[in-house]
Amino acid sequence: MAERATLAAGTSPVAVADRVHSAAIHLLRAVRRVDAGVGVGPAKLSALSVLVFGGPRSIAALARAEQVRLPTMSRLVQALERDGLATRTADPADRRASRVHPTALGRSVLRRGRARRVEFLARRLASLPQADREVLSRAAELIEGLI
Amino acid sequence: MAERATLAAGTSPVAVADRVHSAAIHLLRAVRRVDAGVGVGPAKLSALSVLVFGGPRSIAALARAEQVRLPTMSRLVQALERDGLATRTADPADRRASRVHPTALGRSVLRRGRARRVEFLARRLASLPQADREVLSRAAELIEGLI
DNA sequence: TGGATTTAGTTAGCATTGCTAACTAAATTG
DNA sequence: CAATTTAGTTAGCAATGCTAACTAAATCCA
Repeated sequence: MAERATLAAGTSPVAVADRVHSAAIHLLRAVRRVDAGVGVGPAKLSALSVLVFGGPRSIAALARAEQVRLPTMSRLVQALERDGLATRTADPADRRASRVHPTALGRSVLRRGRARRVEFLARRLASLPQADREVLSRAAELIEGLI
Repeated sequence: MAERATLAAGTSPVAVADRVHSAAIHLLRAVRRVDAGVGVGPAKLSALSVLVFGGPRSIAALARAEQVRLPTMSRLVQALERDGLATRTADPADRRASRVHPTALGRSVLRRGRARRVEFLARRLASLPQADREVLSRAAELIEGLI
C-alpha cells in the first residue's frame, strides 16, 4: 500500500516528481527517433548548442555545462572537430587549456538538427490550446530553475 | 534573426517546444547521477516499472511501451532475468510469445531505485509553492498525452 | 487447404555515450 | 620551490540504442 501511494495522483512532491520524471523519459525517447536522420547524435548536438548559443569555451567548461566528465567531453570535442563542426584554438592565458569554437558548418548542422526535434514537438504542441502551452512553458522554466 | 526567434521566449509552439526539450534533457542528466548507486541502470528500471505497475506482458508489448526495438527489449529482459528481477512463462495462447513477470526482488529493487531518483527530485520540488507543483503535474500529463 | 505475409523472438555486430584509472603538463598555493 | 590542483588525453569497460539476418509460429487470403 505504502508503495502504491508513491504513484497515486496528487501534488505532493513525490507524486509530482514521479510524473515529471516519467514524462521526461518518454518525451526524450520519442524525439530520439527524430535524431536518426541528422547523423550527429544528441550529445554532440547538445554540446554544439552550448557553443553556438553560449559562446566558445574550454573543454572543461563545456563538460561542466553538460554535466559530464572531462574525458567524455574531450572525446565529444574530438569528434566534433573530426566532423568539421568545431575547431580549437590555444588559450593565450592558460597553456593547458584550449578554446572550442563552432564552425559555420557546425552552426548550420545545429540549426537543422535542433529544428527536427523541435518541429517534431511543435507539431504536437500546435494542437493544444494556448493555455496549455503556457503551462508547459512555465513548467520548463521551473525545471531549469530547480536543477 | 530567424534562427534567434527559435529561442526567444514566448508561447508559440516552436518556442515552447524548445524550452520543454531543453528542460527534459537537463532534468534527466541531473537524475542520471543518482542512478549510479543502484546498480541496475535506467532502461532496466523503466522496463521493470512497466511490469510492476502495468502488469506482466510480452517482450514485444514491453518494447512498444518503452518505445524501443524488439532486439533491444529482448536483451534487456534477458538481463533482468539473469539478475533475478523478472521471469518468463510460456504464453498458452501464442507459442511464439512469452510473458514477462517481475519477481519479488524486482519489485523491491524497483522501489529502491525509483525512490532514489524520485526523492532527488522531490527534495527540490518540496521547496516550491503548491501552485508551481500543480503546474508541473499538469505539464507532465500534457506531455504524456502528446506522445 | 495451402502458400504468402506478418509477428514474436533471438543472435550477431556496430555506434554512441557514459564512466574510472592512470598519465602528462601547466598553473596555483603555501 | 615543493605540493597540490586543474586541463586534457588515452585506454578500456559498461549500458543501451540500432539494423540485418535468421527461426518459428500465427494469420490472411485466394
